[in-house]
Amino acid sequence: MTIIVGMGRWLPDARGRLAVAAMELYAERGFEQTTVAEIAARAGLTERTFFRHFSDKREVLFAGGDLLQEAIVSAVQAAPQSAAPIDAMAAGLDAAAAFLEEGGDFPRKRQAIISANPELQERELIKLAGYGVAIAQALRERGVGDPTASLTAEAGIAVFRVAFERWTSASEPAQLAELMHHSLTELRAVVGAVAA
Amino acid sequence: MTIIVGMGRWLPDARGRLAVAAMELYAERGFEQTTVAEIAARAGLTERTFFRHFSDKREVLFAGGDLLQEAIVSAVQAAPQSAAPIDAMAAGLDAAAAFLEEGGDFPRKRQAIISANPELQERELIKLAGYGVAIAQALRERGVGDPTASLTAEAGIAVFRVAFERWTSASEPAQLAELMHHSLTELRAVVGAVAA
DNA sequence: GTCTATAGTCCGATAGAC
DNA sequence: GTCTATCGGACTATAGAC
Repeated sequence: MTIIVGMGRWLPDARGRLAVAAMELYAERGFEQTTVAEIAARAGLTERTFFRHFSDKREVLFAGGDLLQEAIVSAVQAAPQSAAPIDAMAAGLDAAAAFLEEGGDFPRKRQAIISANPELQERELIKLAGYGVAIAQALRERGVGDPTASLTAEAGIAVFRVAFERWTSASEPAQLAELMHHSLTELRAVVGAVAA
Repeated sequence: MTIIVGMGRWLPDARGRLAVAAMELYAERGFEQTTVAEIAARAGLTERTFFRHFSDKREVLFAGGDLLQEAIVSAVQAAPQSAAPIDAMAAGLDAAAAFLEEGGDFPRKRQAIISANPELQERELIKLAGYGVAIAQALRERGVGDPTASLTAEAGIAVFRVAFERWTSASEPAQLAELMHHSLTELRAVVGAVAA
């Protein structure tokens, strides 16, 4: 579990206990059917404490999401200056794949909960939109102009979405990095890309 | 379109009055700072009636959004069978541009309200994601396989997002259709600008 | 840690239109 | 009588205020 990995895995603090309790309850009975009071009770804490750690009921599932964004943006920034925007973006996608594949079962379990609830999907989408903004900014800092930066970032997010969806819904475990590469290759084919 | 046969007990078009009142109040004082009770009061109705017409406080801004999706999907379906997936998608984008440009000031005013509030942005994003799903389905019905259908749809949405953002934030009125074409051309250049 | 405003749901009542 | 649109009030949970 990503959340626990970031905190040390033997004695979870209040925040970690709340996150674990929430994941369990959301998986057991669904997001809507779980109250904050129940999560707090399972973690041996009060409702008030939950809201001190997480701004709302959904945030507990997304709290570690900044790490993925950081991984992607860092990879984009670290790409050789000679790399074309799409290549820097591809490096970011590789970093995303590596990050998610390190998470074991957690990303898939988390996604199953999110897929089962529209409110959570909304949060997921705005998180991805935020990645797009951050990636576009990183590209601009590399000297890429607009709208190229925005479009590269949006295209990258599209590739990510399609690959990630296939990864989480696959019955047999697939390599996310490979799915990303296939997805990007397929994007080139569909838009009828012309060499610049 | 409601046909009024005679003088009813109530003023006509409760739904329309609620929508107008909501738009005004959201623009005047912001979405968060507006209560459903205030919207209902301005429309001469009660809170309860608001929720009969709109499932939640945000929905009042998005009811009617199905028309845009229909316009896009219809155009994708109507594209000649010989058209490549990306060309069918481009026809859908043209239809979207035509639809939105017919709306006068409304789409821009609506977008200004949405841009000012994260909750509304979430709803906007899930609406766009829904367009993507519907477009991908329309492409599959044309015989396009997966993941090509999904990728074409996602790429189309990316083009739409970038063009629409430029359209709404432009100080001088621009042609949305042109921005869409420019955006798609740019996407081609971006993903093709690499030796694969 | 307590208090409160607001969103959103549920059940029922009521007043017309057909 | 049936259908539809409104209103009334009580209720829960979230989330923020004090």
